[in-house]
Amino acid sequence: MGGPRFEPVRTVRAYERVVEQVEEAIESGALSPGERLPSERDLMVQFSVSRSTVREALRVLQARGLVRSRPGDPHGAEVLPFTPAALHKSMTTLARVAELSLAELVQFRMVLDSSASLLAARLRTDGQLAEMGAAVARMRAATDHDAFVAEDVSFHDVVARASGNKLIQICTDVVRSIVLGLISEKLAAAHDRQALMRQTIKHHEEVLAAVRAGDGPLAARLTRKAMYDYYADYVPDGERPALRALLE
Amino acid sequence: MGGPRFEPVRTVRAYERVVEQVEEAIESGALSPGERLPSERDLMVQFSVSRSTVREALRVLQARGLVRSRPGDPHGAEVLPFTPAALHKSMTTLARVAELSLAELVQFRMVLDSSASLLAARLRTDGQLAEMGAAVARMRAATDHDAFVAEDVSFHDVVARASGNKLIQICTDVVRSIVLGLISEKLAAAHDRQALMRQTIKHHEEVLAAVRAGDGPLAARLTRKAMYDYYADYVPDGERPALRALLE
DNA sequence: GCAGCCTACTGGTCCGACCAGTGCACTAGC
DNA sequence: GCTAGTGCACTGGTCGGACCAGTAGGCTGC
Repeated sequence: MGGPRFEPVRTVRAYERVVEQVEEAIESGALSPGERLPSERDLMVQFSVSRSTVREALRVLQARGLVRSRPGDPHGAEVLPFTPAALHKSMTTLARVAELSLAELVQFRMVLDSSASLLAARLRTDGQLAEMGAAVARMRAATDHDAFVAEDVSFHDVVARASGNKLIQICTDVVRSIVLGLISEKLAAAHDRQALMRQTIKHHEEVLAAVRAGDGPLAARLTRKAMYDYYADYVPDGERPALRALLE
Repeated sequence: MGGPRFEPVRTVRAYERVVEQVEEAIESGALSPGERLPSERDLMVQFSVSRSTVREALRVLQARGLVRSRPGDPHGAEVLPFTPAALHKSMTTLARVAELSLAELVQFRMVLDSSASLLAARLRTDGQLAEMGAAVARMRAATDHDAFVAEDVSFHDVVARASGNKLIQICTDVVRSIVLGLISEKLAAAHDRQALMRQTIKHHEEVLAAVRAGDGPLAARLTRKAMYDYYADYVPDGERPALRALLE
């Protein structure tokens, strides 16, 4: 005690410094979506590093979904508007590497979508209500299974939007596409598909009615129930109790 | 019609092919955490690409949190066990670029943590119950504010773990750290900190009692209430109704 | 048998080069 | 005068080679 406390020196790679600076410029708004970065050859002068270093930095920024570069483009890399693509990628990786079960994913959807319904029941605008009704109508009119699923998705999307919470909206979207990617083939091959579709439409109409009536808790409960009925068949028996724990 | 239908050729960069192959090997389990990739010079032979290309691919894999490389390490890049670091990074970026408000983040926490409490009330083991009790005890004994927050976090962490859902556990962790990062300085400067800490301990005791009693809905409601009381002061007036919509 | 050095190899960075693709300015034709 | 076509300057993608600092494990000398 008493002497100066030395901290371990963290060696920072050159490309990381480049990433940091560009990232900061984008996140702070100094660079807006649609704007262009200088060319790689310009950047190597500005940062006084080699082109390899610049390129490695750009690869990282690209992997994070912040920029995109096309060969031959004379304007340099383009700053992208935000998309949940990076979030989607890392969550998909998570699902595989952390060995997330279908039950866990469905359970997560039950939590998120029911919360979205709860909030939507209080906060939805009349226009969003009309959009939900239109989506259900298109579900009823859908002839093939793909179109039906697409309209199903669009219904849930409107509800998530109506919740007023962008994070809920994005996460429902990401998790939903992961779940659908896992079992889309099983869904398409489901026996008695007509009955399933009829039941799904009925569930959606009930949720819509609850949202229209402003009954959030009911809308949330119906959403959980609908999701359980829709996915339970694909979840192993032993993991279904965990899903039912959300139904009470 | 009638002629062969040609599809647009998607040009795939060489480094992307390398990323795909390594990623597949890791996610399929052919490469386990702790194992090493061949050296960059070996990889450039195996993939028959240049070292620059190999390095760009490794940068992407590193950005995704799948591997790590240290200069001078004679064993090559290391395959990492899964960490939510990449998810954390992309969600932090999301929070800044998509301009997520504190209210949205807190609302999301209310949704996730209350669901964790709900599930924990049914699925917790006795050991986890004891851990929760110990965390609350350490909160009561904490002398400085940092330690108090740390124990608070560990309580919520046990609850999330007890929910049995890894996705809930990871997301609560990620969102919590983002929220705390946003307002940690405000929390530390809060006036009447003693009263706040006492109230927080009381809230946690109530949640713990509900979890112990197996009353999921009560535990969930108490969790939402506790979180609202803790964070509402830092949320702008106009956005508080959206939070209260979850309290009913 | 052990402590300490040595070396072979690693990743990080730089340089220079070539290629295919792109957009723009310029030009030839109307 | 205006448009359609062409060439060019520059882009990003990839390659090869080079040098450096750092590491680990084998080797040497004690």
